[in-house]
Amino acid sequence: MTITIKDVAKKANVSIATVSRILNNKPGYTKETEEKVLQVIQELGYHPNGIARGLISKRTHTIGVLVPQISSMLMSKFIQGIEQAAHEYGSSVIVCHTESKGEKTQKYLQLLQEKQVDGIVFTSEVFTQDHYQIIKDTNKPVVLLSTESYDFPIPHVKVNDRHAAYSATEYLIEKGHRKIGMVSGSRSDIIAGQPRIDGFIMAMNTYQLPVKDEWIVPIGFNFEEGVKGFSQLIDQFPDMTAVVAASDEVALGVLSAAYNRNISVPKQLSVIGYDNLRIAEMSTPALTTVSQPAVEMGKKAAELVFQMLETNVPVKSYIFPHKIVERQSVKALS
Amino acid sequence: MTITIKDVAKKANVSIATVSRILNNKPGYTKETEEKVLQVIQELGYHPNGIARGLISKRTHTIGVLVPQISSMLMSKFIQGIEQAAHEYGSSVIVCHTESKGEKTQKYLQLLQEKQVDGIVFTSEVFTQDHYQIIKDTNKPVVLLSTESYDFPIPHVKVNDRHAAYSATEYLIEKGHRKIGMVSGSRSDIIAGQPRIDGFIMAMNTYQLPVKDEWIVPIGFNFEEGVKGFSQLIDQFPDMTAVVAASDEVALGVLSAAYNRNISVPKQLSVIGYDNLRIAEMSTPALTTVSQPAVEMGKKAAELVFQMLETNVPVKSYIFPHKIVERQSVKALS
DNA sequence: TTGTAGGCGTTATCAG
DNA sequence: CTGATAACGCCTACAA
Repeated sequence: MTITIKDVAKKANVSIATVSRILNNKPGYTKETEEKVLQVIQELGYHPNGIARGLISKRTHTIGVLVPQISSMLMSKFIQGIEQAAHEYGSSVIVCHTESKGEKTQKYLQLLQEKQVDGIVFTSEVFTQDHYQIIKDTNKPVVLLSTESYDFPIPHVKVNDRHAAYSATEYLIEKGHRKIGMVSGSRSDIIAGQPRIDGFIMAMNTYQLPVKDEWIVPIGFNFEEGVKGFSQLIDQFPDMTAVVAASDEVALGVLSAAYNRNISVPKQLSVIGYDNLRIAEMSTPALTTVSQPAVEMGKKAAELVFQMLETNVPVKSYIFPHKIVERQSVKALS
Repeated sequence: MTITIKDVAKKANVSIATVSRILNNKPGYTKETEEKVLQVIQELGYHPNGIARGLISKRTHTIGVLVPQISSMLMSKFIQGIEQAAHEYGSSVIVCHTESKGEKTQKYLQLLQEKQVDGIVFTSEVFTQDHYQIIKDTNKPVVLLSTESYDFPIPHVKVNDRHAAYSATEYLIEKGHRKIGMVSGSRSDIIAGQPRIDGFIMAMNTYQLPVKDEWIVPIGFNFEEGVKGFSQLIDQFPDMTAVVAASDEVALGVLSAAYNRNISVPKQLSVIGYDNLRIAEMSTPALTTVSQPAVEMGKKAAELVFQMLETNVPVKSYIFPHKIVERQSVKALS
């Protein structure tokens, strides 16, 4: 029922080879035949079949993206950047929701192979031996986004988490804060958990400020964990004047918990977030935070995939700069 | 270089037909040969080529989703639901960011056809004649999500916007409010703009409450527009005690603008949102809002696509119920 | 139970 | 400039 290149050829009284040439404007036909064929294509409403093309060209013009959490605002930004780059390179993106389940991730990597995607962007999770096993023999480019691998030679794009957390803490210190707590990701999270804690501690040490274990609550990255984490933190550290949150969501949780305890931000407590998501500008008070250029990062990651695809040589990893975005949730201490 | 069914066949000393049968467990082989083949598949690390399969089966196990705004939190929820359903049906989803550009939308519809997707979910934009033109001769299922078409026979899934806005307004009225304003989407937005305004007015009329044109500011759905809209509204309607916002983002804009004018919510002003996004629970004060079950809606939309695919008969549209979620941004008036 | 051969819609390589 | 024809990797009658 679908109309193919053959139908066009027949109706135009030419061979399918000629039609194909015209479609891909390879040299070898008269202006005259071209017009005839083009017209027939119009009349018939013919459209080339990408699948058939892919079978030969071995290019599907499709890349896959693996994200742990599709509706996280950080992920949406990554995806947006990736989609944008893909579009510029004439490709589409398949999104896969792994839910941080290793098993599901494996299945998806598998699936993407079978779907013959041209490349993969792997986001925000630790890249395991198992994963590597799947992608290594196929020569398709893979790029890590907001994560990195110490074991395998896979390029990544991210910000320097330790450094960024250091900057956030330093900012608070420069504003005159001395008693600073942290609500952070889990210590076992080797990508975004421990490194940010390290950055925090490092800054405190540099400025010869005390840090106690109970002043750091490693609990997670989302709102609810921010609420819970702050409650715990403030009980253990009542005279704290500022807190660095491991993500904007956590920071909002802190804001909310503080509000419910009648602690006024920023008057009595300063809060700094991490990510600079849209919610950071939308909160009251607006959130001071360390900005991670998520859209650009996503874009870059996809661009690296396409570069590897075209040049067929490994590319370098890319570290994006972070910066502090000042809004209203931090107050200078006199 | 890629290893194919042929390689497997050769190494296992069977024909490719047999390998194929085993791969698709069609009847017709011994336990014995099966084991042999399976083992060779293991050894060789063979994986079937989905593209080649698709060429024959005419099924790509891929659906396309068109969204106007990839990083909108509402869209992420839609996408999440769609991805979930797709996964359950053994399919993947390609996301296309149309930016509300008709032209880009056309190109994407085109592209999805060429990629031979099994179906399409079209989200939150008005579906035009031009769009219909592209998808009509191909028999691929299309479902509209959070939009609908009065001109073409395409199933949709959404909530009843007018009714939902009516409910939101009625809720405020029941809480004792009489002077109610609205920050809404544009009147020319026939899907989510005018209908919600209609619902608002209808509720006011039902309860014989006055409404003036200046008490409705039709401006848009995002945060910035909420900020701007509220400023305009409060100037025109200073003794207003409550506002219904056309979206949660707008509501947050209202909250923020009110905060900056030292208007305390909910003490001096009540605010009700629309959508029940994650930000609604994360704001301070937490937002009372009318809930739209976005994830389920996305899921349903995709399910309809798959149903049409399997049964090959048109399905019915689906209207989801909305409900008021009470939190802290509305106060009862004595 | 198994193998052979034709075809899915294109592109690419030859001759003509 | 143009047209057969062989791939691409797989599935599926039809034979054996």
